[in-house]
Amino acid sequence: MKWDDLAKEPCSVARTLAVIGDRWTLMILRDLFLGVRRFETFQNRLGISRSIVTERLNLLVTEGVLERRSYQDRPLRYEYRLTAKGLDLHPVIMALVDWGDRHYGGQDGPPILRRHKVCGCDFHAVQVCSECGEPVTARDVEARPGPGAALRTT
Amino acid sequence: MKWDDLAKEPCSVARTLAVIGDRWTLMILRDLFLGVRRFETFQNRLGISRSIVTERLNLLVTEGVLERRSYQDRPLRYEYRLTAKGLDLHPVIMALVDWGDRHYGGQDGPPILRRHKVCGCDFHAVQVCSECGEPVTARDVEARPGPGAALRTT
DNA sequence: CTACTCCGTTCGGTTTCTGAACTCAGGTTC
DNA sequence: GAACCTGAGTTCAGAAACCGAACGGAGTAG
Repeated sequence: MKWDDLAKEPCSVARTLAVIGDRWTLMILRDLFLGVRRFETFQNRLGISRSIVTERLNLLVTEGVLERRSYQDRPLRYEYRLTAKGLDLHPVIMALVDWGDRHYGGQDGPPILRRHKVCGCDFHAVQVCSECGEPVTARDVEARPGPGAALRTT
Repeated sequence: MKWDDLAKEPCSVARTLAVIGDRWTLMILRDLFLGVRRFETFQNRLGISRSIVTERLNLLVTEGVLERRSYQDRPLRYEYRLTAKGLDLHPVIMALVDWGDRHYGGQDGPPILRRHKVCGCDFHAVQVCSECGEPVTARDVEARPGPGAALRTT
């Protein structure tokens, strides 16, 4: 399978990864959630090729994850902001953070603390069932083909 | 920045991606959570180069995400199973599923349904605060350097 | 007039990935 | 007992992706 074919797979993981599963795209999203908005800043923070930054940002814009809007004229400059669809990716980033904190945190503790403004506490993300509200672990889940499945149960 | 340098970054997203952030590794993990365990099955389902399957599985084993164990002698054959550390990645996959279901599900609905064995309902994953139990969205979170941070607040 | 900033594009060389064939060890068919 | 199959890889030439570095354009600062 080629990378481009992922989008056509009858699997939500594959379709998601077709958009954000690139090596650097998730790092760009991390920065976006930390408030970074400008081309130059992405490039400096990540230290990757400018052409890659261009390409990734463009893809995210065409997929509707980001919005490119000008923040000044003369000279015309653009910034990249998460759309509502982009903000929906927050749980993905938080899940990555959580695993990193847990397994690669070192003895000093996590490199970044996150405070939940609603309750005011430092927190980590927990995944719960939308129906009963209880925590979900891998063993609690049973998968089966759904209405959008193709013939092959991929 | 090179890909290999990610592991040294004082950022849990970067450290996590250094292990699982590869193009195909997350697809392999998807299959693992669906119960796939054998080399041949990964290769057939993904249709990618066998050398890549080898390389990715080996990395996951050395990182302690997978365990390689023989399931028969004569001829000796191995299977790959998620360790406890690997099972901890479940929220990452579920977060990807959730975004895919929501934004690329099509009109038919999700390609795969997941039932929560604890309550018996079809569900989707919701992220809540570990302290107050309320749902967490991007806007509710305030990040600041933590104890494990280096000087540069990356 | 020169230097600087921001947001890109272009290009040559290097790294990575692909597809297909090959290996190896034992099993099955006839 | 020869021919073929299976599972788990390894090898390698060619294609694709990625990198660093340079360049461009449009304005600003001194």
